[in-house]
This record gives sequence, C-alpha cells and structure tokens, in this order.
Amino acid sequence: MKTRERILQCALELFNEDGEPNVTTLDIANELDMSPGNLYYHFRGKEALLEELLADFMDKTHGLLHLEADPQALEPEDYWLFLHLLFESIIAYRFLFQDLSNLMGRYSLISRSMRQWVEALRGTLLELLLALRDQGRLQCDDRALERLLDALCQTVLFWLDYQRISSRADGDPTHAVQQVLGLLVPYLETDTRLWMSSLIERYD
Amino acid sequence: MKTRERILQCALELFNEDGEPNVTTLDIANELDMSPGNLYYHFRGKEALLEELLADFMDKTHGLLHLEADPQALEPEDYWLFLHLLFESIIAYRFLFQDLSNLMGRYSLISRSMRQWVEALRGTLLELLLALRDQGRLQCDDRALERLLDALCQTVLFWLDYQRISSRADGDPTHAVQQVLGLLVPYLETDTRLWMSSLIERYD
DNA sequence: GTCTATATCGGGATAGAC
DNA sequence: GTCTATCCCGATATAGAC
Repeated sequence: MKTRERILQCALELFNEDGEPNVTTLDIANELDMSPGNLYYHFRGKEALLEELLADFMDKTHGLLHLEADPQALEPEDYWLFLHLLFESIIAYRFLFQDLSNLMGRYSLISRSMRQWVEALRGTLLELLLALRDQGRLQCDDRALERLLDALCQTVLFWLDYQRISSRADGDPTHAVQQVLGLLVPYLETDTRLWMSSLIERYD
Repeated sequence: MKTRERILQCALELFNEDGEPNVTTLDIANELDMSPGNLYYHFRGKEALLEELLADFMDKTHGLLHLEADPQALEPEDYWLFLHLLFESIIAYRFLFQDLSNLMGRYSLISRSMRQWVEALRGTLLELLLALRDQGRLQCDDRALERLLDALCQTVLFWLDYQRISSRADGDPTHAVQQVLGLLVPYLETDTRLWMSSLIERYD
C-alpha cells in the first residue's frame, strides 16, 4: 500500500503548512496529482485521514509519556533529551497544536485523545518534578509546584503557536526546550541550577 | 441604531461560546429572530462584524497597553490590578484567543492587529520588568529576563485556552492573574517576594 | 428597516467507467 | 487502483417586495 502512505505524508505536510481547516481533500489530491475519487478510495474522507495521523502522533509520543525509567536516576541532560524528543514530535505534527481548540471542537475523537494526552503529559511532568523535589534539588511548596506544572504544560502545548504569532518561528526544538527548562531554573537548588543554566546557555 | 448593537452583542456571545469558525451569519440571525437579509443590511458580512468587534477589543485594551503611569511608582497591588483588567478584556473577547492562529490565517486585518497587540503587550511587560529590576526587586540577567518575558506573554495569550483544554475552565480572571504573577515570584527579592506571594495566596 | 426568496460558491463525498 | 463526472449540502451574499 504505497499510495496510502503518500497521501498521509502529503496531508501531514499540508496540514502543518496551512492549518487543517484551510486544507481541502481536493488540495491534497491536487498536490499529489491524483483525482479526489482516488483519495476517497484510500480514505473515507478527511476525518479518516485525521484519525490516522492522530494515531501516528500518539504512537510516536506514547513512550515519552509513559516512562519506564526511574525518575530518581535522571540527570539534567536527561531532562533536556526528554523535552527535545517531545518537541520533535510536536513539531512533526504541529497542525494538531496550531488549531487545537478548533480541532477539538469539531472532532470528538481528537478532543478525547488530546485531553488524555495532556493529562498524561501533566502526569509525567509531575512525576519528574516530584522526583527533583525528593532529591532536594527543587525547592517549592505544593501550590508553587502546581503553578509551575501548569506553566510547563502550557509551554509545551503552546510554545510553537506563540512563536508564530510573535513572528519568531524557527522550527527548531532547541529554543522550546530552553524556554521550558528556563521555567524550572529559579526553583532549583544552587548546584543543579548552575548545571541546568549552563546546559541552557550552551546552545544560545 | 439599536439593531446594530444587538447584532454585535449577539455575535460576540456566539463567537465566544462556540468559536468564530463554528458560527454562521445565519446562526446569528436566528438567535436574534431576524432574517439573514436584515443582518446583511446592517453589516456587509461576517468580516465586517469581526472587524468591528476587533476594534472594540483594541479600544478596551489600548489604555492598558500604553500606560501613562510611571512604572517606577507601581506596587504589587498595581500589578494585580493591571493583570486583572487585562484578563477581563481577554475573557470578554475570548473568541479572538481561542482560534488565534486560525483567525490570523483567514483575516489579514486580524493578523496585523493582533501581531501589533502582542508586540505592545510585550513592550509593556518589558517596561514593568525593567522597572522592577531597576528597583532591585527583581533579580535576573538579561537572558533570563527575556525568557521570563516570553513566559508572561505566552500565559496572557493562552491561559484561557489551556484551561479549556485541561478541563479546568472557570471564566474567572483570578486564577489567570495568579498564574502570571506566580511566574514572577521566584525572581523577586525577598521582601517583594513575600508580599507578592501573600497577595497570590490570599485568593486561593 | 425588515422580510422572503434565491443565486452562488466551495468543500465533502459518491457512482460508475476504465 | 485510478479516473471523470456528478451530487449534495451548508455558508455567504444579494435582489426585490413590503
């Protein structure tokens, strides 16, 4: 099934480029020099296409959001790597995040899946924060931790969008990772803070 | 011109409720027990409606983003008030923020206006941060300040959306203000930090 | 100012030939 | 598997009567 793959690939590119609401099935067919009828032979419609792309994204990120590693054993570089991989996936499927409210409003499947995804993200980040705090590397009370957690989640979800809106888009995960880790820095205990800071500045 | 006002009011409510892309001119007319023809007598179309609502939002927030007050003279309560007023306006016109990428993609006027608005927001927040730092109340280097600034802007722009997605929507500016000020707290000098912290916790 | 009726257009989707 | 032709529908917008 080679054509199926080509369609998925092309749809993903167009969605990412122009936003899902601005891409029609005809656009996709045209881009592939293919008839719309043929496209509908492979996919029942736009929604089927979306569902498959969504499933791909979930597969790609599943491992990251269900860590089997022991959070206690992680070092700053591991946090960097974790976030870098996460943002690579998000960038690859950025159409999901650019029109998130819209997509969630129009497709109940996306709504349910993405809600779960955000919950999983939140759970994973919470685990990481608690591990840091248990190690004495992170200093903050429960309320501050809750707010920090929300700030982290929000940045993961909307950093790309924010970059586009403020005309500073670069398609590079590095700045996103720096931004997220930057939120963590002021709460870190001195040794860890210096380590983390130098890790961030290294790429500036 | 009473009808004009009723149309604007109704359109704003529906846009906020369901998202602008999901509201048709017919929906608005129906909600008002009015014929679509009549609606088109008052407004050339959906875009004209949007333009007027956008202008209203710009008017409402203009004073906040072009402060005539001296930033050096501000106290923590002033920051609270500033953010509270800002979020009240954002909540009143939240349709603009829920589908921001989408709207900016489809309407070049919205794109230009909102880009400018974000720039003005960023400028104002920068002024406030620099004033705090000059007073010795905020401790961070230039790079950290840049990241903090982006974190603040991002939260102002996307906090509502984040709340909706993570099923914690409440339509109350208070949590949003707490979240924004919470980002500031760890960088504040001890006295100011305690003051700001207690200001935040007071409403929990 | 307001209505009814209608024109127009674009996107999603299907039927049937090849 | 792929194409052409076509249908359907919803949303925008207009014409013309009242």
